[in-house]
Amino acid sequence: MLDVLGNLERSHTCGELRASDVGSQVVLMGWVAKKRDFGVFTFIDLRDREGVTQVVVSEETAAEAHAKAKNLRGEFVIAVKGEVVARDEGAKNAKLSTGEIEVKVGEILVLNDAKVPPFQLEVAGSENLASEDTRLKYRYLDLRRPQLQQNIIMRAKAVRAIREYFDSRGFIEIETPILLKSTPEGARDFIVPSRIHTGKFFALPQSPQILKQITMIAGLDRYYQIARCFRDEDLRADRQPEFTQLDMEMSFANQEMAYREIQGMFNHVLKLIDVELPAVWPRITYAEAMRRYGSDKPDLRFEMELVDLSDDLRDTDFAPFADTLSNGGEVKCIVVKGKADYSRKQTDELQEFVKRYGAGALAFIKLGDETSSSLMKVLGEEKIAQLVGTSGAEKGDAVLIVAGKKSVVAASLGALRNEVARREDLIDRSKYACLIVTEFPMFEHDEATDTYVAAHHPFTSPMDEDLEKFKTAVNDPSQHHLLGEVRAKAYDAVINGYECAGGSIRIHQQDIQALNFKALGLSPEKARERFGFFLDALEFGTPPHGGFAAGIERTCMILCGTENIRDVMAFPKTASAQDLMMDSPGEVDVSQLTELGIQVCE
RNA sequence: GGGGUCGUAGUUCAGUUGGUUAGAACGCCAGCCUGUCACGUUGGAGGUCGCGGGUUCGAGCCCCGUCGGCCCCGCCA
Repeated sequence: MLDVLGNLERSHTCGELRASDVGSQVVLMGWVAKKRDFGVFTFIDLRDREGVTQVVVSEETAAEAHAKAKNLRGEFVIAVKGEVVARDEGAKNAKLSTGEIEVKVGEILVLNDAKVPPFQLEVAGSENLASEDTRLKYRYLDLRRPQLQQNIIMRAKAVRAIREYFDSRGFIEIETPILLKSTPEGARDFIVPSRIHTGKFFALPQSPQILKQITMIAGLDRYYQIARCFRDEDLRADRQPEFTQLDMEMSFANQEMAYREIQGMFNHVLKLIDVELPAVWPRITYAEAMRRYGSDKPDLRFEMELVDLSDDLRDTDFAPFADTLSNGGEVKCIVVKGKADYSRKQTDELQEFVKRYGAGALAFIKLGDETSSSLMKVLGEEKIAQLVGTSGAEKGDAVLIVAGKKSVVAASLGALRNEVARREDLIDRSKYACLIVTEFPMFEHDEATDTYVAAHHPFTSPMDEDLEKFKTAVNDPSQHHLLGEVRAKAYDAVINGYECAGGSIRIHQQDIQALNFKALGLSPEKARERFGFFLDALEFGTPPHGGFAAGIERTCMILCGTENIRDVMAFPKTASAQDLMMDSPGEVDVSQLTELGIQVCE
């Protein structure tokens, strides 16, 4: 039999009461987290968003409430009226913020009962949680876990801090439409059929890129938005089909101004976890990042830089190295401190790891009591010693070597660097290493089609220094390959190896925009068809402008110290892009499809 | 699209070389207990070994297929 709430209001939350409240009459409401029954009295851990308070019900002083307490089960919703009493010295619980006190209950109202949860919210050992699919199906129960609640609260604080920052800097929050027009470049669009215009479709924004640029053309000067974005691509531990980004754009901007806002925003947000980032972040060019770390988003919480061994190996006739070097490839290594004792099994595992990135093999040199190497037979002791010297490795270290195309060496050793750091626990979790990566390439070469595609997006401005090269490459077909050397006014912000933000200074001149479309192999007709409205807008006095977008989830992952994006979203989807709680996506009525003029074929 | 890994009680897991009645912990149910907070204690219930097929005298275990979770590569202007 349930009780009614009536006019009763709670006086405190379950995380609020302290020793100073002893003697007060209070009303608490929450969920039964735990019950410990001692016959003549019963302890209940009462939980709400703010914490847990122990309440005690005694048969002697509150017979009716005690009888009710007998029938309480986990996750029942109750209200208790009672007095705050101090706990005896030995009975205090240092693990609870409310552990100095307990509430001596006079009356209990059972506001609702609950089925036995399909999994335990709190498990001893805490990492023995139920499997993720079970928890996702019952997301509302999983969200009752204090850890997840803290993450969701932290996310709200982060978004508030972002708004504080941009409001204080004269930016205007502007909402852009969710129903847009599909542009076939880039990620796959989520498509929304139009009933009124049968056979036509909206697309959900992958980002509000063009619209925010148009707010600059409109003279709004400084824009920001907490923007939901949608990309119909496969998921990852840090990627969901819908996600949120802080999107910002400003007029009359150069790179320095953009860096200032990136730094200012993140520095303000990281204060939420008492982390002080430098006022001016370290900077590195894309080329240098790739050379030293094999990644455009290096984790700088640890060293282990890549070392180039190519020059030492130009005189070798060992085919895997000789062929690689004569074909423009390279041989590089990382040095793992103190890991000369890597076993065959471990180096095999690491070799399997780098093969995923296209590496043919992983060679090693182990500087144990004796030097051993997978290359000893083919290169000889002298050459091995030379490589060790170049690598900077010392006795006790392991040298891990990959040869191949530059892109493969970077990808595999860059990933291996992270993997080894993770395995060997080289990462100081209390550190926050931030970085701005500059001078991204303007284009990426697509080997399959021998074409160049925009590395960032087609409105990114080339660097002034590379403008002549850009013009030459576009206008002289024989110089087309120079496109690969053109750098863009594009930049990323990286914290702890996560790409947290990315942006660029945009093209505001029509002639350069036209050149860029030509470089991308987009005819004027095609460009007009896809971006006509935007090209029109560019002709009406576009100010120089630029900006960036920051991933809210990735930022929150750093704030919350988690490596899983689902930990910072209230209602995430699985790796196969389904929502297990509502079982979406789902089928729709035939009548709905008919109305839209849509037929599903096999 | 490809690869790896996992799937056994409500949950987390163990399960030997293919061999009797598939186990443990937590949770759940019933009782006892005056200070617990991972309460203790006594007893109890609870299984389509993801699903389908095959091999075998016999399959949780071997083989094939399939579904699902997680991770990775491709993909993500």
